[in-house]
Amino acid sequence: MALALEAFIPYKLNRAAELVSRRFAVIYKDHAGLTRPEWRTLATLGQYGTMTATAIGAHSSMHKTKVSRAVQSLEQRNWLKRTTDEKDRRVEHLALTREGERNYRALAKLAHAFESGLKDMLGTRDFDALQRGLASVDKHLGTEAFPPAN
Amino acid sequence: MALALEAFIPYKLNRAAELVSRRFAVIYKDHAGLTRPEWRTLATLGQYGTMTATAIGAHSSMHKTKVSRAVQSLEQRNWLKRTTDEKDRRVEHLALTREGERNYRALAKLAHAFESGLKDMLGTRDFDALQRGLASVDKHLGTEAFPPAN
DNA sequence: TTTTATTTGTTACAGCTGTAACAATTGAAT
DNA sequence: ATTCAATTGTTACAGCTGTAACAAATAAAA
Repeated sequence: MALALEAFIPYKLNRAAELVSRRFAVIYKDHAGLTRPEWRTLATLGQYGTMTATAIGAHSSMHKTKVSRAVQSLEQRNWLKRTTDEKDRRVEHLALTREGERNYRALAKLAHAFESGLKDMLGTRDFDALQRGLASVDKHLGTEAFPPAN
Repeated sequence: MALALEAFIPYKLNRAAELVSRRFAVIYKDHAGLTRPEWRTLATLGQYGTMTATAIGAHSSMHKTKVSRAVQSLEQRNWLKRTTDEKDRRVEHLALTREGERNYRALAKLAHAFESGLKDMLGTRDFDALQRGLASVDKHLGTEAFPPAN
């Protein structure tokens, strides 16, 4: 029994994700010179304020080495500053600088515009269907740790 | 205005794709020792019979270097054989060997089982919603060449 | 015919990624 | 108190990826 790759869910899901990512990457990559891990780190800190690297990884579904490298890069841009915890000196508290926050707000605005444009393209019905489907995948497959336990 | 990353479509789409891919990768990676490009190449040839490398890339949304390397690897396993076209000697016709076909059928069966299991997990309504949403993304964003023109 | 452009596929190179090992620190166990 | 385990974050290494340059063949243009 043959398999139709173009109708196979893992393939379609990856393709859709790549199509959307490629469009959105124009905003943070071409426009602001960020990688995807850097963008996610910026977005997480912009949303939550001060956090640790481990917490960023947990919230943004990124491997700790990705977070580590993204933090380094954002620090060099002076978009982020580290503060070692007084009581537990393994921990570093990370927060955006004023410049980091300014850039975050600009990118967040573009992100909202992007999502709004996507919703217009797909139409409300299809967009809602997509939301529902993705939420279901996350609910049923996303319970364990992400990324897979070390 | 803050942005909720965990509610942002490009993020959710990528996360869902990774969750599903990671599960399915167990089948072709851990079970058969294939990379994703190799699996896609095998699946495309299994579905269509003889094809050229360019056609495989177009149908499976893969960059030509990925296809080139996957073909090399499958050839070394003796899962695939090349035949240079007589009339246009730039072109190579690729086809699975008997061993390649045997492995394709085994993996296609597991793939069907995987999709069926996924449908059971999500439930028909959510599964259909996902299908609808993904089809819409492909319809509205997937018209241009993939990957982006050389 | 000769020159130029296009197509098909491969490869060198540089960049990104996760695994595994690691240093440093803290917590638990004995 | 000492030993062992767990946590936090970094880094060396090997593998995968796309870009760009390339060789070979064919098609188009002159």
